[in-house]
Order: sequence, then C-alpha cells, then structure tokens
Amino acid sequence: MKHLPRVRLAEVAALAGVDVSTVSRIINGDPNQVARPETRQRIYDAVVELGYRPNVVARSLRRSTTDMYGLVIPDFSNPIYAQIIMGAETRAMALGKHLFTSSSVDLGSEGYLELLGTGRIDGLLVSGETADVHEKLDKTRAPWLFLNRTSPHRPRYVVLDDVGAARIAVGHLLQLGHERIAHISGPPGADTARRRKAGYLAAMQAAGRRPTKQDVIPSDYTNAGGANALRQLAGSRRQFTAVFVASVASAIGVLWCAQHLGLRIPEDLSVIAIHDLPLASFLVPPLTTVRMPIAELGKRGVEILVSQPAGAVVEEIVSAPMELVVRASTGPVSKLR
Amino acid sequence: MKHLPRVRLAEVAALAGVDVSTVSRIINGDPNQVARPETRQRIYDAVVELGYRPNVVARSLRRSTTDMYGLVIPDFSNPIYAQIIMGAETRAMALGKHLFTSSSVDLGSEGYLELLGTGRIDGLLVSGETADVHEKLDKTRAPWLFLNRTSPHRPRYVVLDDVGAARIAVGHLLQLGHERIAHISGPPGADTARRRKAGYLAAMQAAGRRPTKQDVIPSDYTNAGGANALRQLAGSRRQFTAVFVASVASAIGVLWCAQHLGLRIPEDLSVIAIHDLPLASFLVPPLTTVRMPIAELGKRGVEILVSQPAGAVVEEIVSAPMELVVRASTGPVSKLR
DNA sequence: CTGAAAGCGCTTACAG
DNA sequence: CTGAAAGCGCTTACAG
Repeated sequence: MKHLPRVRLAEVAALAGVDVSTVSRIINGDPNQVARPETRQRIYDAVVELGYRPNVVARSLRRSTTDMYGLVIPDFSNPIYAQIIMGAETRAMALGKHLFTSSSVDLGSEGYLELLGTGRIDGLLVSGETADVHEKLDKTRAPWLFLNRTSPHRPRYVVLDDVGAARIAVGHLLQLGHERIAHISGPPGADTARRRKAGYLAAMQAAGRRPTKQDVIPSDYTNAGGANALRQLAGSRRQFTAVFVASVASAIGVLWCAQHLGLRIPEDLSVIAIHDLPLASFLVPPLTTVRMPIAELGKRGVEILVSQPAGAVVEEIVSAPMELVVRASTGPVSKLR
Repeated sequence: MKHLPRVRLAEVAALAGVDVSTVSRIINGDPNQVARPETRQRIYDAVVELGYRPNVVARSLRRSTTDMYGLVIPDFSNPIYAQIIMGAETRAMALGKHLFTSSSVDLGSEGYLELLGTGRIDGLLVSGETADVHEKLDKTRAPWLFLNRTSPHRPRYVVLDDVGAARIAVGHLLQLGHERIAHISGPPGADTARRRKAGYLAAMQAAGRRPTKQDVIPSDYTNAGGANALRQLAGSRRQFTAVFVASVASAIGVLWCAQHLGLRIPEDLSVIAIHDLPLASFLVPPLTTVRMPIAELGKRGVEILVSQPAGAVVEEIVSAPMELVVRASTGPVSKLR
C-alpha cells in the first residue's frame, strides 16, 4: 500500500451536481466559464469537503507539460551553488513552476540525461563542467541550458561576467601598488577558470605587466587545492606580494597555508578571491572578495529556460552589478620587500 | 513550441510489426513475455532506430507511481545538507528512483506540501525545523518522513545520535582535564539543538558537574551566531577553559571571535564542534570535531521512505559509528589558569 | 504466450 | 455557456 485512495474530479462533480468538465474549468480559472455564483460556490464547497487535489500526472499527460524543471549541479558541497539554487527556486516559484535540484555526480556521470526527453520535466539547467554532453542533450529534444558555463559547441548558456570580475580583483591589487601579482586559477578544464584567467591576463597586460606561465598556478576549487598552490608559489623564485585566487574555496586553503608558512596576510601577501560568501567575513583574516550576482544567475537561467523554445540561441552574460568587498586580506604593498 | 513531436510506443510497435503490448512487455522485462529472439531483436532495433524513450508521465498515470521522491531542506547554504543529499541521492539511484531536493524557504513557508498528494512524487523527506506541519503532511495521504529531526506528534522520523555525539565531545574535553566547559547550543526551537544540549548535560552530570543555565549560551547555526555567543561567554564572570559548540558553522564564528578577542586556541580555550567537514581541516586553527554519519542518514531516509507505507511507525536513530576527529583546536587544560 | 481492449484522471475542442 | 466525448501514452488484466 503506497497511497490511500485519492479523491477524483468525478467525485467532486457528483457532489456538486455538475459535469466534470465544469469543475475542471472552474478550478483552472477558465475565463469562458461563467457559472452562476451559487454553482461556483457549490463546487468550491465540494472541493474543500472532499479535500480534492488534482492529479497532476493526469494533467501533465493531457497537457504534455509538467511545470517542473530540473537543475543539475556537480556538487552540493560547493556553497556557490546554494545561492544559484536559491535564485533559481525563487524565480521558478514566482512563475508558478517547480524547480528541483540534483547532483550530476550521484546521478551517475550522465544519468541526469534520463530526466530529459521522457516527459518527466519540461527543461533542464545544466551547471558545472560536465563532459561534452551537448549532443546527447540535443537528442532528448527537450529544452536545456548551460548555467555558469559557456560552450564552444552550442550557443545555449547563461554565465556571469567572470572576465570582468577578474579585472576588478586585479585592479584592486594594482591600485594598492602591487607589482608582482600571481594568479591561483581554477581547474584547467573549467570554463569559469578559463574566463577568470583571461580577465587576469587582460588586466595585467593593460597595466603594462607581462605575466608569464609561472605567474599562474593551476589549482582546483577546493581548500586543499588552494593550500597546495600557495605552497608551490612560496617555493618559486619569484617574489609575489599579492595573489588573485579564482575561488573562495581555494582562498580558504591559501589563508590556512599562509598561516602554516608564517606568511602574514596582508603584510606579506595580499589575497583576493572571486565570489562573496557570508563565510568570507569570518575567515582569519576576513577575505577581500568580488561579489558576483550569483542568485541572479539562477534567476535568469530559469527565466530563459521557461520562456525559450528548445533550440533557441542563448548567449547571455548576466549584467547585474558586481561589487568589490574589501576586507582585511588585502592591503598596500609593503615597503619592506 | 516546447517539444518536438516525440516517438510513441505505437510507432515502435508498427516498425517492429508487433502489438504495442508486446513492446511494452519486452521493454519492461516482463518475465511472461518470451518472444522469439528475432522478434525481440526487431523490437530493440526499432527502439534504437526511432530513438524511442517511454513517456514516464503516461506510465506514472497508469501505475500511479512516479519513482520520484522529494527532499525538502531549510537551506542549501548549510554544508551539512550537502552530505545528506549525496547519501540520499546515491541510495535512491541504487534503488532505481529519482531524488530531487528543494529548499522549504524558497518554496514558501509550506509550499512544498503542494508536492505531496498530487501524484507528483511518491514520497517526501522533510528535513529541518519546519513548523508543526505533521497534520498537513498527513492530510496529503502520501508517505513522508522527518529527516534529522524528531517529532512529538508523529512517530515518523530518522535521526542521528546527537545525544551520543555530544557525550563524545564533552568526554574528550573532560579527558583533557577541563573542568569548566561551556556549551554554545543551537537555536532553541531546533530539535538537534535540544538533543545535543541534552547530551552535554548528561555527560557533565555523569562526571559530577552541575552545569547551570549560565553554562549554556543559546545561539544559532551560523558564523555570526557563534561569534556573538563567544563574545557573551567572554563577558561572563565564569572562567571557561573549553567550549562545546553545537555546530561547525557556529564554531567558525567562535574561532574568528577568539582571534578578535586575543584568546589563543587551544591554550586559552579549547573548542570542539559537532559534524565534520573538509573545511574543518583548513580553519585556523584546524577544528576538532565529532564526525557523524550524515550521508548514512540520507541513505536510511530514502530506504525507509521507499519501503514503508504511508502510515508506518518509524523512530530510527542511525546506528553507523561516530568518530572523534582531534585537531588543533582542543588541548589539555592550561596550568596557568 | 500474445493481441485487443480497457482504463489511469484529467483537459479541451466540439456540439448543442 | 455547459455537457458529452475524445484522447494524452502508456500498462495490464482478460481472452483467445
């Protein structure tokens, strides 16, 4: 026994003394339906008395739409996604849709593809650096959109201005007088990492610097990755006075490793990272960040997915403002070095 | 245009030259169906050639089951939930089910109730300290289960051994020689907070201590809450040498505030918290924790929800082992004080 | 063992 | 304006 017997439309209609089609139209607010107020009331009463709730599966079969959308993320433990999800959920709710989130990792490498093209959901937001699945996604014939990543294969994505955010971060360090600015970048395969690195290089070149390969330490978006990267940086010949870190997660590892190595922040090394989180204020020292409109990203993703047909061309950079949040991890370049 | 026309069962049957019922039975692995190998092959070929994928909405209507389950959490930004979700998703996948997560905040205070009792999902895991919704949940007649919280109203929950975890934490501090051990507890309304506090009180009493109200500082599961609580503690007359913090989130605020106040950890104050996270290793100093089987909690929740009928009595404490993870934030009581 | 038929619970053109 | 009927795409007892 899974479910107790449920009340159906027919029972409501019988109790109210009208046809099922009338009840259906009233419930769905059909403007052509202008039943007498008393009839209308009888129907409402019957609905309440029986505790009727429409079977949305039957409705979905008939309308061939479920009003449900999916969001696939690589990993729930990355706090950035929390804000993307919240933005997406809020917008979906406002549009009368349901948004569900799953992680691609645990659905199996590409198991989330099973969600699309079987009528289960009306569309899917695909976030994170999944392998090149655009062909398989297309084969489902259902609407989908890359979120927070571009794609060379399909013009179907919405992203943040990661290039611009990197420029802001590097600009802040330059303004503080730093000359030797390293970049701890994200995983080489990650599209966000690529764009943040591009922004770093552009900002450095615009300031007349010529960053070399040694100035960029590839890492990943984890605490341990950041710690390893700083260790590598500290062992190099070049003397850096500042580092632009591609993610808060890595920056946490950087702060930890700096403490470990006896490097004072910001006296010996200024640290700035992309994305702001409540946690950033409570790090030791509090972390300077570039706040990006993450919730807005989720919101736009839903808006586009809901409104655009399956094959539409979407190449959007969310335009909501970014903000430099200066905390204690950055300071003027030390005269001592 | 939302969807391109989809391939239906009838088209597969036509191409394979058999009845739809035969295709259906083959696809679903009906053991009574023993078609000739060549017929069977023709059907498989037709499925592949047409790219047929069953319409799961039609299937759901017929079977009155969706194989989809929901998990509602209060807030995606709490990293504990990441592990609950991963455990739940993994188990669901292994059982051939889909698990989707939504946050209750953004579905509206009780908007997630709309998910149940409309046939959309087969059952719901309700996590976090939502208001007393047991009556409304029951009214949906669908299976549901509280996750990580008990309920005085319905014997339908699976939780972790928070009392035992608190005993382990306090036991560790006692063993280090601490006499004055404060407790920064969770929000008063939270069931986990209640049980962790109960464990603290029990462990203290068992050791011959008589903790008073002043020894317990109510807080919430946030960085800021922990910082405020330590500030309060530092301002009190009593001299504490150790604090048992109900959550890692609060403990991060405690570490930050200690630094701010010039308190050395662990020399001046030992700090231990419930739940382990990768982040704990990268705090300054690294945080001693009690690791709990969080993923297992999600796993058991799914197992029970999938297997038990709607009204079943479930009062389970997940029995997987807990582990004290000693890092640098705890140490022997200082002789100086 | 397999085909024909009924039916899951709705929605919505179509008549009246 | 409202009722009767068809039909969304499957699954599965029921006959043969």
